Amino acid sequence: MATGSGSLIWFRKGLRVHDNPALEYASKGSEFMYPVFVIDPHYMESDPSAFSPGSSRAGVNRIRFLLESLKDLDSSLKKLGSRLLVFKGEPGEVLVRCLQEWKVKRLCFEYDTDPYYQALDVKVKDYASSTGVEVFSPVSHTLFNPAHIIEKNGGKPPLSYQSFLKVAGEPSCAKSELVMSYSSLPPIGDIGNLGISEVPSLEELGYKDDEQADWTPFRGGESEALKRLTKSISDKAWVANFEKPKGDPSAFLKPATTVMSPYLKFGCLSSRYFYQCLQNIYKDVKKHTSPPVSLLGQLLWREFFYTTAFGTPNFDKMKGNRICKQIPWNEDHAMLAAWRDGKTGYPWIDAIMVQLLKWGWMHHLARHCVACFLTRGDLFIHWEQGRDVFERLLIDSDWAINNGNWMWLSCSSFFYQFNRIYSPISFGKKYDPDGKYIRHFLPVLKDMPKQYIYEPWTAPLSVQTKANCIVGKDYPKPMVLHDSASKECKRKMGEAYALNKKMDGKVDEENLRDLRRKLQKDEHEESKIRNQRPKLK
DNA sequence: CAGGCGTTGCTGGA
DNA sequence: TCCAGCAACGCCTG
Repeated sequence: MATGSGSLIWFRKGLRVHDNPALEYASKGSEFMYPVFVIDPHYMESDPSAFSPGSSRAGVNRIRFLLESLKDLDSSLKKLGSRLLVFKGEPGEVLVRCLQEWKVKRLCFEYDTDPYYQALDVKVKDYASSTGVEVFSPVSHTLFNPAHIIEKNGGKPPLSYQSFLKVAGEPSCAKSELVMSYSSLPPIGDIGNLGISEVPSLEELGYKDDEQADWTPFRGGESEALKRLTKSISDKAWVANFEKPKGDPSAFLKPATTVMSPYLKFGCLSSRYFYQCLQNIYKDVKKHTSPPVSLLGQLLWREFFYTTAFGTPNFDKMKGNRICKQIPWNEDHAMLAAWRDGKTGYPWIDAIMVQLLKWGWMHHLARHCVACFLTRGDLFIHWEQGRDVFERLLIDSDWAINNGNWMWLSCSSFFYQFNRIYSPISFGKKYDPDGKYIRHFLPVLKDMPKQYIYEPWTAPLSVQTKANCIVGKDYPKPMVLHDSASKECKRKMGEAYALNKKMDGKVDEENLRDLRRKLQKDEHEESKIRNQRPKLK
């Protein structure tokens, strides 16, 4: 039986002191408070067999971002008379052991809609309740409770942004006061026989020095988040005029967006506090942009995807996903690897992928370009495989948002105009005609004259020689011809859509296999005709 | 069941 | 910088 007067606050996301209802409840009326973070070795420890430095699940950039966030949280807690207790192990088992060892009356942790936590939390909650421990698990990662919106919408999540806005209305934080700070927190209680540690370093998790050099410029933590937020919104005119689609995806020294996403992902920044800051600015200016394109609109897109993801079984898969078009994507590991490693031969695409590898972040529109290229635009490879690469490498990778956007970009759900394809040549050129972005992330092309920088294979050999970059040797030849590849993709998408329509959403594996066979046959016929053409002429 | 609409396409022209 | 023309999808609303 739980007889103690202590509380356990379990940090997972929500790595912050400000606006943290679980922390607030845990600290209230408790003699002792145990702030716990559990390091899951699968997620955190080095795995040398992975294709990029990192664990088996996450790239080293995100792991470092998380460690920095934990250090910052620990230091904030220490200033308030507490500290972070760090454990290593399977989180569910560790939590049960903590509950057994410490006689706490309350277990507090932020509610999480991700499937991983849904499964984990049930186990921990059940154990706690069965031993008489009060469980407090508030919704504070998002502005809305996704379950409430789904209920209001008749049991299914709204599938368009506009209908989402209508159902959602105003979030409760629009009118409520947030607890932003404390004068002190309860001290930690007796630890008993449990082995705790400080927040580990990357070295302590098995990472070598050479896996850490020249990586992301974004530092983790609540302090960093609040600093960044203050700086981002200090220019009220910039906030008021923010229009997402007009941002420059090639800006990297000073990104065109706020780069608050990794802080929102880990909960270093409260979305509700962000919301209130934006509303205060909108009140002060004469006119401002509106959702979906405004800064507030971006926060609401996050809510939109959290809600659709929570209310859609198998949201992260094509099969068994009610809202996902069934499309006969190709399996091609070599092509996937070339895309992943920034070796497609299209500098704009490759530079974006290198920025992802090095920084773990790139502009939203840059993500669109590479996602479109991999799936419906050029390579016709499954969105789930691109999703996996993003999920590993992005410092802001968020289960609901990442899956939602991959379905969006691959025209599998939410967005269906598959004739609109991003050009891997002209899209970047619009913003960055000199190719500064390409030169920075692909130094091999740094001396290529600007008229060839987006299509280096068109440069005369003398120019390539002078630029110290021979295409086919120093930099790859384009893996596909965009004009014919995109045309082919459009045709396949058209056929796949027709099949989905015909089957009224009940496409099975056999239907897909048949269509795949038909598409391959058509492609074969066409290439035969293409090959004959020179002879005819 | 038709018509309007949808955060972010492309090219080419003014 | 903005527009037409291109080709043309499904979802939502009335």
